[in-house]
Amino acid sequence: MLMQNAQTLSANHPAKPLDRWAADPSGDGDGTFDLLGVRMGYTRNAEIFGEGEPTSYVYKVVSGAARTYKVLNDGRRQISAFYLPGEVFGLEAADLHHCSAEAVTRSVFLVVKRSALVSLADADHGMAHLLWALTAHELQRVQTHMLVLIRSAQERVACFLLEMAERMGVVDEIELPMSRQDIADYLGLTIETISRTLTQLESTGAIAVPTCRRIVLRDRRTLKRLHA
Amino acid sequence: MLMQNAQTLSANHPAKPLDRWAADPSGDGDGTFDLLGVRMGYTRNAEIFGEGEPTSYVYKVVSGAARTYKVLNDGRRQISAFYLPGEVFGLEAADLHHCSAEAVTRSVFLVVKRSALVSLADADHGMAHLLWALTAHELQRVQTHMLVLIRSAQERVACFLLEMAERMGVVDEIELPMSRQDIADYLGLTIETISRTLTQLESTGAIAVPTCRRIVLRDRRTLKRLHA
DNA sequence: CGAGGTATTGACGGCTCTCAAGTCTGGTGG
DNA sequence: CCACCAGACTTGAGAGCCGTCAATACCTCG
Repeated sequence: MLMQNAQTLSANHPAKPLDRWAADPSGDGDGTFDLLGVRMGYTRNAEIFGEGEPTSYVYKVVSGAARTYKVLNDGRRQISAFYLPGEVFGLEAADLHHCSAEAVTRSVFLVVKRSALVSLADADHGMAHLLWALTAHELQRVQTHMLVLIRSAQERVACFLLEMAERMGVVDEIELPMSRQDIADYLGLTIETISRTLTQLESTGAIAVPTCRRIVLRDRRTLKRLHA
Repeated sequence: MLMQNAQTLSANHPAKPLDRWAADPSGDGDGTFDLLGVRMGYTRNAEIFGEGEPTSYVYKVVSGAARTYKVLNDGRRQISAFYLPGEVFGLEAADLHHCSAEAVTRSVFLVVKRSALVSLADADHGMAHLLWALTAHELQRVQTHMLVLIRSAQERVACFLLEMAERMGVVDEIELPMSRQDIADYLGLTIETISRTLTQLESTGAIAVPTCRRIVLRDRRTLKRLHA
């Protein structure tokens, strides 16, 4: 199941960029998972796991980015979260995933067997608490995101840009890994509204958009005023 | 801190209804917490805990209902969740609450010391897994709720009614413990839109509204068609 | 019976979606 | 090196849904 969607690094990329990616430290806060898993490469938009599939693996972003999402019966997609280098996703207490996950761009993830973590947790309070804390942190993030979804388009986009800048650890210029459609599905808006809002923020001098994936935060004060 | 907002049952209610409430089995699925805590009564809109306060206690609804919420800087309130009899809230892995909680109506909650649960978890894998599972379940609920927030007003209200009916374990008639303002803040709408949408659903025969807190689900098929 | 909070209803405006056309960009092949 | 193409992004016009403001009705409690 996993192997259908993922390709090994060697099959996917020439050796040179692979080594560079694998060596990427990528903000490893807690290295708890690092010795337990293997690195795997994914192409853009590759499925990582699907809703309803067994929660056999836990993932940590080495490079690139991932998105988890749910789809409504009418086809609309709500992206629950983006995951950037160093962040963990796919961890659930239940046996089945209740979200789907895909690679946003060509990415490398550290893949860890969930059963290994659960076994460790039975012997080690620290690991048990870590699993709980990771899920709790996820809950907190989603609850904060709910607050964003009830606001105006301008506020949602401003919140998104500030969130990305903070999580990517940069001061004023961000390189977005995701498309306008991804942003729209994350913020509960349409791509047209995303585009128009970015143009609007640019015309007021709050940001600059040198290329469509590259955004400069010019006036953080204005953006923060739109933030919670 | 806790005692400021909560009143003991005897101080709050005459003895007769108190005893009845305390004896209420209230759909106790897992009675794990029941022997560890004490019952406490809360008046309508009483604060249970505030954002940023220590997570000293975990709560289980015996009767009544609770809401957890966050407030934006502009004063808007987003209700994260409602908790009905038998459900647990206030459990966090972190040391501080990141939500506030209030009693929706006059309620009785079972109050358990969080430290007792955490201590138990250190010795008992089952308890550790229960705490994790409760938080994971909460996460799942919030993620599902996010899907609701991106839909039309009619769909949001239909989802809300079906959710309440299911959780209250009733077939076709629900007694809402919360006001229109609560529903609005839960669904990201205004009270006027809630009111209009209910009227609209009533005029199409999907529901009936004998009193403003009492709603009869007449045509579940129509409501389900609006559901995810 | 009166009062205050809660809920409903109406009119209007604005924000965002929809549909459609146009523009840019990155990759491919001549 | 340039032309071309497909996909992504931007921009515009119009419509619809929901929020805002305001007035009215209802309901509970004193």
